[in-house]
Amino acid sequence: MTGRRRHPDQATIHDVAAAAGVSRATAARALGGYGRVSDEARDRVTAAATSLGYRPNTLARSMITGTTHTIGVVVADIENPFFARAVRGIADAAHAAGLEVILANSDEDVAKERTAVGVLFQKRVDGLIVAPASTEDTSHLVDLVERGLPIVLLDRGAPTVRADVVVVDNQRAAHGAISHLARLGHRRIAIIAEADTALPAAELATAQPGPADAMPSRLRLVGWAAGLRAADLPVTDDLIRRTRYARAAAMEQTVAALELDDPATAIFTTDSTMTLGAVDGIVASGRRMPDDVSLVAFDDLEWTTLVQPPLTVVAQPVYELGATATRRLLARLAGDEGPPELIVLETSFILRGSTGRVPGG
Amino acid sequence: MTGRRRHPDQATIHDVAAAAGVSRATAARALGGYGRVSDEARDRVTAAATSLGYRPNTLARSMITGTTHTIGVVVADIENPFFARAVRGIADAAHAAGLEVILANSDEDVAKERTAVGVLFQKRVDGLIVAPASTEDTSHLVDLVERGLPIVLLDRGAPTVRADVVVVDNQRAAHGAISHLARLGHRRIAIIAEADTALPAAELATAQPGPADAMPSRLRLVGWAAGLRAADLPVTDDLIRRTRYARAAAMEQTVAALELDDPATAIFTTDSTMTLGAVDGIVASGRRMPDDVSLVAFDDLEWTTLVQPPLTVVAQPVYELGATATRRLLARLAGDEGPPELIVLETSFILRGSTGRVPGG
DNA sequence: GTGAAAGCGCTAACAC
DNA sequence: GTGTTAGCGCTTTCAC
Repeated sequence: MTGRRRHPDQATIHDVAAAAGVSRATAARALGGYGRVSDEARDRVTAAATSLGYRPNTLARSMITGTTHTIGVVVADIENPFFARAVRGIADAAHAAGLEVILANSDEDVAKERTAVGVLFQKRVDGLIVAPASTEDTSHLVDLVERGLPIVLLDRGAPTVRADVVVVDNQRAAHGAISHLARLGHRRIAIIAEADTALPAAELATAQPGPADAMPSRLRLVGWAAGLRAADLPVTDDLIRRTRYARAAAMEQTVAALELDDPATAIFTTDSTMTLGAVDGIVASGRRMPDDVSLVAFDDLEWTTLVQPPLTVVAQPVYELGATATRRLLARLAGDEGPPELIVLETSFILRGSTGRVPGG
Repeated sequence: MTGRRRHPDQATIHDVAAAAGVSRATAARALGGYGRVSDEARDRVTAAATSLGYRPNTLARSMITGTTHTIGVVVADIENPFFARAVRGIADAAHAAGLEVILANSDEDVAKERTAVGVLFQKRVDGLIVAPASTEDTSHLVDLVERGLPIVLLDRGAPTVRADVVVVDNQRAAHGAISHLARLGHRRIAIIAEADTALPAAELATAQPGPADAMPSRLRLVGWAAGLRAADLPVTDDLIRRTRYARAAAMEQTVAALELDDPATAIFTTDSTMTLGAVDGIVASGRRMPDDVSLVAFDDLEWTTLVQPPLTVVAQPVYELGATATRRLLARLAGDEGPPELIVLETSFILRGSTGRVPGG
């Protein structure tokens, strides 16, 4: 009586072996497809397994082989369309390789992330894909890497962690978007940016982070500033509209940008939640795109072509981000011992109806 | 030399016990917080565990306790906002109870679902939450239930499976939406419905499935027909616009509905992908909401308030659907042996700008 | 080709 | 209180 087992009366390899009249070792060999087994024994074993409804206990197998065929995935929020799609990319690539995916949300909270990766490690996952909540507070990740657990960082890098990183070049993508607006004659281009990662204009003048050195929202802000500078436009604090990570707050900041003494004629958003608020703000202010104000949005979600006019966007290869991270992890699991790789996927600029020449330009 | 272990040199409870100068049992007791251990021994053990960076191997623990503190979740597609939010509800409720979540996508394909639940079972998950791809082809689920694995069905029922079910009353919700349109004077209300689950008008006359007897899209179609009948409006095949599950196809069918000899004056969509296509179709046909055509959409996503006018919708408590399913599963894990429960959560009808009186009415 | 035996890391009786 | 012992279900030498 071993107590309350979850799976009672479950046939084990012992039962199969007995039914087939062979030893456990032979049964295991036949079922596992390794070693040498006579055809006759194999047939008897498989027949017995089928009739008993035998399902191997992968826990026991993992205890011995040391591999669970399971990876842990820690993202900020699976409800965020970006992460939902990235996770789909991860899951597809993982399943194709026979791996399962354990999912955890961090809500961009390092403490939650720390707990999650700890639990995942104790479950002996083969590897981890993490969108780190912080690029600096990463001791828990460093610890696991030192323990030999393969980790791939997704969407953001963390210079202190010796791990592969799969990102896009957020800075360059933002720069490109701003250049486009500048070419259309815009001189007052506001950015709707998360307060958490936003830097004041003065500090943006010199910042030159690499694509894996900071959070995406910050890199987009840096790229925005670089784009303005490249067009000889002033980078001023009144154009940096800091907001909570919330649609309503983004709307307020958009309205504020449009009502400056020297109003913004174009808006750049750093993510889809900000975009929702920006469109709200443009509508609320009675302005029309692209005649009164231009908008370039980061991330190409389905609804960006639903609003009128459809939105000009910076699109990321989100699914590929997840799939690529998984393939990198698979390579590590297969024994790749090379130095950490930084993989930067290409974004694309999709010109649609929300951008036009500066009013009166 | 046990071969290529994934977690080499990992301290075990044996190492901790040795370092603390106690037996493995005492170390386990101290660390596991069960049984009786002297304060002094406990201190020595915890100190040793910390200095060795000991992390229990939950695989080994699970082998004995028979519980993995892990649940499997099988949904159609994590990228679908509905499932993304439901999974967030599941994950939150699960983590709060100390359970991890293994995620799998079925793409509404029974074969994939069968494989997924099989793997999950072999991983010895404590329970399963499944949005079944079919309400009838469920032998793999029945098999697992008979093996004693607790399963909760999400979003759709399956009469053949003795499992708890958590759904909304899709039929009633659709009926209510149609009644609203009928009260506004609409007599020609088309439905944009997935071909897979759509029934011809003749069969809809008598269908009376319960809320867990069919797929949501079918139940919404049945509700649409019931709503028409209740308003003494004819249920005709030309109003049932069958489409692939794709935005572009939904757009075509919407345009077709608006260009009938006796055109539809109102459109009802059965899900957010259909809604995207319907709005596309309305825009493409040059009609305006609500003056030329009314639209009621199923599912309240963020962007439904972004389009102009904002959309009148049937909203489901998606997060709660997931959280409730998880709580039901937790109850089963805690020993609840009661008969299967059918839990029906309330939808809400949110009146916004896309619905108005019938043109010329 | 097959069986016996050892053991993965842990918990759970059972003695003492 | 603590240690000893016996496994959980499986894979893997090592003989034969």
